[in-house]
Amino acid sequence: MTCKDFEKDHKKEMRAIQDSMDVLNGKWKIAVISSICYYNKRRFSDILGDIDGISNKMLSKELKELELNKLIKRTVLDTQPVTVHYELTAHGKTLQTIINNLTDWGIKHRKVIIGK
Amino acid sequence: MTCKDFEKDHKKEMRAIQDSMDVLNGKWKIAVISSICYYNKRRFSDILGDIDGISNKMLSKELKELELNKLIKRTVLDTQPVTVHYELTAHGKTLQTIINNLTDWGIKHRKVIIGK
DNA sequence: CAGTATCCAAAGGGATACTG
DNA sequence: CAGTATCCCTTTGGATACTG
Repeated sequence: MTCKDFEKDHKKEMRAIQDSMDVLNGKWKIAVISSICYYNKRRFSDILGDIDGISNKMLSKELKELELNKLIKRTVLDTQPVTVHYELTAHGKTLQTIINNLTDWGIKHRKVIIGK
Repeated sequence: MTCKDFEKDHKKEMRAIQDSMDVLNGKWKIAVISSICYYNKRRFSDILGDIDGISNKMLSKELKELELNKLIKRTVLDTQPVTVHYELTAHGKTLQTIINNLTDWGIKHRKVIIGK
């Protein structure tokens, strides 16, 4: 295993990792991304239904943060009452690799912890 | 972009991702892993010095959790006073890919957010 | 429908002091 | 050296009710 130079590159690497973690943190963030990703476009109440246990307050908060981080795009349709849909941005879609890695590692990890 | 089936695979995938995130969460976890990784073997007080801002309470907590998750190995040496060193397990070393991905994505993300 | 606002309990985490 | 223990403030997030 090779690790990058702790003294020299460490600060930068650390900041980069922390940036990623900050974006992904929050109890429901990845669930929200997955929901929007699968359906391509998804409305507020639909996502609320997709994710088991999430409250409207939390969904609202997570969506705002994802939008601030330019991972999703929010579109208001001029209907009565208003309809809003969310979709992933191009940048949001680049998360796919990370999400897949996290999935694969999580499965392996569970096996290590539970044992065989 | 292809996304896995939301209805069918979603629960499993979600759990796997959450498992990974749980392991990596905590303000200092990745910093601790990086420190131990770079130096191969590292003592408590050394790690404390490596990571800017961490308290002994938090370091103690993070180390315990990492050990519970079998990512690091704790060895007590019979000296006076006691010496303890920490090293990554084989399982801990498999995190390298994820850490690299998080680093790369974090750098790209920063560029997207700051803009050009 | 798509959120906000409010209240409140639990968890996270910093500072400091202490122990074998 | 390698941690524990304590205090205490901040953040997180659930439940519920309300709004344009």
